[in-house]
Amino acid sequence: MPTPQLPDASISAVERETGLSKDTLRIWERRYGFPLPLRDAHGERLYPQEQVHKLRLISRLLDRGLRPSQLVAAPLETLIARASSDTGGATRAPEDGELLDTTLRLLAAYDEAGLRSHLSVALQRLGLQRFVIDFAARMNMRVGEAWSLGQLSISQEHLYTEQMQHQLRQGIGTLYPGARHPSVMLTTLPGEEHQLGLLMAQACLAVEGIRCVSLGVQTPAWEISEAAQLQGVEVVGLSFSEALRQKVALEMLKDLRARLPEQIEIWAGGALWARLRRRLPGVRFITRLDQLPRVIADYRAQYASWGGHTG
Amino acid sequence: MPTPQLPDASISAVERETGLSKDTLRIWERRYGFPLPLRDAHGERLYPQEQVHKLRLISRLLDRGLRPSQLVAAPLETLIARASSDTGGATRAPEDGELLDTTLRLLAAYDEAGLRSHLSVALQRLGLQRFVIDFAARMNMRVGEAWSLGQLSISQEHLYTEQMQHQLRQGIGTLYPGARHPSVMLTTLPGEEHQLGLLMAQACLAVEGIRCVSLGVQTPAWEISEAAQLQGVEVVGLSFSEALRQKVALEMLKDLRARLPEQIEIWAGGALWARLRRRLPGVRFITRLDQLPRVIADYRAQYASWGGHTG
DNA sequence: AGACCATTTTGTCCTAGACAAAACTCAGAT
DNA sequence: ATCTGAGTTTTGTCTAGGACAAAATGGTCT
Repeated sequence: MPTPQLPDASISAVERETGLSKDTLRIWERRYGFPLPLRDAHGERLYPQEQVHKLRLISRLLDRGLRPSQLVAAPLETLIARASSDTGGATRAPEDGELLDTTLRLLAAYDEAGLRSHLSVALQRLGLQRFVIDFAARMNMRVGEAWSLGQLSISQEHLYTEQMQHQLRQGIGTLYPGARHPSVMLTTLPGEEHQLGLLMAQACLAVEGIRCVSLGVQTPAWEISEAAQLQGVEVVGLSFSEALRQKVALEMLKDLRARLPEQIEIWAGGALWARLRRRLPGVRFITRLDQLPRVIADYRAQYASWGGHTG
Repeated sequence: MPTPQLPDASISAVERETGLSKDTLRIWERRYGFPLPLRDAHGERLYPQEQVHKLRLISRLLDRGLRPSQLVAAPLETLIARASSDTGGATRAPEDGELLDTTLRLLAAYDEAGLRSHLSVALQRLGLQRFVIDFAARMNMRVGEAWSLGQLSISQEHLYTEQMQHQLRQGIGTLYPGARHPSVMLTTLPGEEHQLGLLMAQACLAVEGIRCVSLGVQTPAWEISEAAQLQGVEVVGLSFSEALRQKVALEMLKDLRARLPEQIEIWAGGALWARLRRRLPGVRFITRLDQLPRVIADYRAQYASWGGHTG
């Protein structure tokens, strides 16, 4: 792929793209000698794309639990080796690899029409629930991986997101709206831009007969709290991709927990929680979507045993 | 509202809640003497909720165009006065249909089910084109206005966006995909997060028999250029809300124009261009969606020799 | 194994100075 | 009367290195 001349990035641009704070970027430079950005006429840092790319890779590996001292100073090849070795072991599921591979191939070819038809067929064949849990969830990981390894461009990832979003909304929209318990308000916290996780959750809830109030992405904690209480929902559902730092996310969750009355549950979903160490009291963590039916069943059982409203 | 006793907030918590950067918070303290947080045992800032609240108010007023020097040092009462006094200014003419008012009322009541059904009925009654041009476009303005006047909360605005997005995607999805000229790639530039404008444009193109490749929001210029050329599209369509500064937007457009081959047209749409001074050569500005059919007709007339259809 | 303490590691916070981009002001020109 | 451009103020972000607490690791002793 002929990458054109990309402009060097400012420190805030790098912060945005990698999720590493300015402070962190500066102190890595001081401590490990990487990244070592150029400087503009006024002494401000300018990061070449090459360094940004490596930082992105490091950031991803950090989320898997590796430590900076072993990553930041390491040469690029080592990182790539680590990245692919780690993923290769975990996600080997050859049986339905064909759907995934085809999608990736269409994406690589920018075949928008083919992609749309392919996804639509997959949705019809699998049904909404399996489409989300068996297909979309894995596909997201594949696409994210391919992107971080430079095999897919940003625009191709966008194309995928857009098409998948379309399919999911179609799927959700054609269901007759249910009204079963619990009533759920769905959104993401500030800094979490990914809509796809949200829509996938919404779909899983919909097939359980739950019609949830979705606020889209990036709703501040105090707004969530206020809206949830005004609406009188029973559960606040939040989606987290791996874009957010776990620590930051936990802090925001703690804050939200403090603002919400106890009887409103918080369900925190997303791949971010896969390697969670200490759970947070009063928050239910859902690392994979296929756990959702169980969580719902639990809630209903609890609700039924009370024989009334839990307030 | 019974806000429980929230602990004093750290500087990063305040950054999250108000959207004001740590640097900004510190320099306001230095320059204006507000906020003046407490300090913990180790000298780190601790902001009482009262100050956080005032900062939130200031942040809101800033978005309306007021300047920090007149806000940050001012006492709370002045701010509240300003916040409410500004609201009286722009009242709506009553000719704006009943549809708009009903929507706003449902939104204010957080009536998600009612809203969904209301929008769905409106879509069926008006048809996709009129739904977009006559209804959605005005509704967006009304909602934006109501929000900036403090009549709607962020979460209510999110609810609106989410529902409208759903309806638009439903509308687009049920159309049989056309393949008429020109072929269009649709996206927004970095910093422009609003999907709604994009979807409205997509809908308008769809009813003209154009199936466009949408990349969603925030695609960098170099990526747009690369993707457009690989795809071989004839037009790149970009949507701009008023969230972006016109100057920044123009710069990015100029950059994109330089990267794209001449024969690929750029159509720049959105309310941002209503007050445009100097147009940019090689870029077509579309201030309102109802101009789109005309622009398409022009394009087709110009390239009539190619015939109306492909495939 | 499990519990405890010491030692790295690591990110965030601190102060304070500098400067460019944006916003505003006002005189002069069309 | 409205636009234009130059000067001034305002404003946010960047810079630097120092400091420290929370987290992770390693080692020792039950």
